Amino acid sequence: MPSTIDHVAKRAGVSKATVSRVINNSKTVSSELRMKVLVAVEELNFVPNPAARSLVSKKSRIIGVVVTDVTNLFVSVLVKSIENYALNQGYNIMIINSNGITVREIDLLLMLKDKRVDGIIFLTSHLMQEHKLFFKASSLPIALINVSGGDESIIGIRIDNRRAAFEMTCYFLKKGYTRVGMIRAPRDDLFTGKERFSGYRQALKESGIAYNEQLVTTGSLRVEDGYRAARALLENGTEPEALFAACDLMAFGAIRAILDSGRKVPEDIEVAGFDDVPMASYYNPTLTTVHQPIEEMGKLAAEKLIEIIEGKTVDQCDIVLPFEIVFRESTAKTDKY
Amino acid sequence: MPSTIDHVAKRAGVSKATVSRVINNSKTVSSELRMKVLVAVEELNFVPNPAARSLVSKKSRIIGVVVTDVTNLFVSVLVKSIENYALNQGYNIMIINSNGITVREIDLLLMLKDKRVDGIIFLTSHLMQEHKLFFKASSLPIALINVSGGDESIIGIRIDNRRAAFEMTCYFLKKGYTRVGMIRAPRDDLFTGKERFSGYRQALKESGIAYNEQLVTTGSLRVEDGYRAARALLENGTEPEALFAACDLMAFGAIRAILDSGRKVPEDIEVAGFDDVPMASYYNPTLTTVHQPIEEMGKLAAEKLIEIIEGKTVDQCDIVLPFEIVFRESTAKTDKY
DNA sequence: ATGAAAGCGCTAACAT
DNA sequence: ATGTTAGCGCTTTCAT
Repeated sequence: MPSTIDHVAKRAGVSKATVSRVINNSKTVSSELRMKVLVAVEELNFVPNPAARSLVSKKSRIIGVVVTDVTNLFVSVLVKSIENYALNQGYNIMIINSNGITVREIDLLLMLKDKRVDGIIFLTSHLMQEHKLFFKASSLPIALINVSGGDESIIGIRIDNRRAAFEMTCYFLKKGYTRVGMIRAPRDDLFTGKERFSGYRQALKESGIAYNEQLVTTGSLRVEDGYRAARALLENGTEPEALFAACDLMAFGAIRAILDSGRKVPEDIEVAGFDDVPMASYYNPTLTTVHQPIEEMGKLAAEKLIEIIEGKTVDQCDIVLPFEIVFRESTAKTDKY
Repeated sequence: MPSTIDHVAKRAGVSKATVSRVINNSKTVSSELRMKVLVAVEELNFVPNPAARSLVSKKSRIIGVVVTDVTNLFVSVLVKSIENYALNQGYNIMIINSNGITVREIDLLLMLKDKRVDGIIFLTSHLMQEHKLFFKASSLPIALINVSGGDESIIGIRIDNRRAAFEMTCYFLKKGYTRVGMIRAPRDDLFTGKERFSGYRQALKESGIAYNEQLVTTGSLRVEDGYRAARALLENGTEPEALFAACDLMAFGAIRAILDSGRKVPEDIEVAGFDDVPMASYYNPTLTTVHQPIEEMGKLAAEKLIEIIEGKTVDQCDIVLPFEIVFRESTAKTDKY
């Protein structure tokens, strides 16, 4: 059995309160007693019981993290960054996968609240009324990644997805392509996915190219979804000259599908992704993509959330980070950038 | 403020003890009072405070999970599987990345113990004396993935790494190759990595081919390490005919390096990996690799660990799961398997 | 079957 | 500066 504060107090010949003061550095204790306590703590190998602490402090020092799917590289890089920062601040992380299903997301958010986490970092691609209701009702510190909270009290960390998709699409259009396809996120993805799609459409519009829904398919962000989506596009006779996938994993899947169809990338079809996961520069061909500062996003979310948890005033809530388009082999048909 | 058991008791007109009995189904309560309690619980939106529960029960219902690096696909698939099973059993998981550094691993294990987790799932590639000391001293339920615990009380989930590496290497040797290289795990990887390397050497030995250390390099399991390692091999003049990487990510990196050197895979050099991460069948070329039942491993680790936590007697502690070699394009130079 | 009460390990008023 | 004490919210004897 682990030793308790009582054991320490007894051993050091002081009261529990003094021990508490020493281990929390909460009030000045004479250096004589402090030493005695420290020695006793050492000898008994004392570590305060977090449950007892939580019970009185009403803080768990646990941050809940709800993500879509850790097996997505974007997500795991993000999670690692969050974990790293949080741990340094003395917080632990409780991770849950939602698979992006709204009802499940709500369930998980509620569950985390019931577990009395101090705050929640929530990676999602869309915000429904239900989410917002939860935020309001729970009054828990929340940091959103990829979407904007709207509310002033909610942290939002993201890039300008619309702009990024716009620029990526423009790149293809400037090359003179008229059949630029897109593998977009599911239709219920009402923020990130919608924004990216909207950037794509805007680019077409500004270039005076008619939107052709035959050139657009949907995938649930996994590599196999990209594969399926691309195959559908390849078989419907529209012969896209370029394909823009809403995330890198789908781009990898799409390239695989294109290769399997006997076509080449980028010679026959150029492909671009979104995220710039570590694998993007090691795939064959290396992938042109929108670089998101993933680690920075994770760190920032954790940092701001902890500030709120600890009652500091957070200057900026809705943070839009810069992105960058990284050109690699998958779009290197005619020109090197 | 969340309501407490006292509020519920007052509202239902019963004692706290009765409320406790109802919400825990611990003792029979007359259906009349039970209803009253349930109604009050509902009306007050009561959820028991986990800290208070932990304090008396000495159980946190939290499982600590120490992994090398979530951004490795093998790891994230594993983590997802663990999380999924644990959540269904009412356990939450606390994940930490060790980066495979022994001293850090020990620190993290100790930290989790201090957090009073109910048990630990530990993914590591080697077991040092320090680890074993911790296991013994902590007397915490432990499940090891990828290594064998040795001890009877410790769960070990893995495949026969040595045999798998042996078979993979034999495949190359049977093709008549004499210069089969290996990108092995770091030398301080004293179990998984050592076993895989040892399988490689055994295969050479049984085929009567001299071991050539010029054909072997080391990498820390990340894609960039595979890249670097392969480049080193390509530049030292040994001209390997085939390359066997200790994990899929390094195989991807190696392929990239081979391509960058102007050679082709599998035409000039065949490449095989280890793990069979989801990406393996979508890379270009698709990757021949040792298929590990990753999800099964995660589920099993969680399942067995929870059994131990809950005091059930676990029949089998050291579980060796079957593997399978999956042949794909990266080794399809001369024959299709 | 139900309730009263003790206590889990800690913090924070309040005394001294 | 230090100690005493009253909880935090729950489970669990022990009575009834």
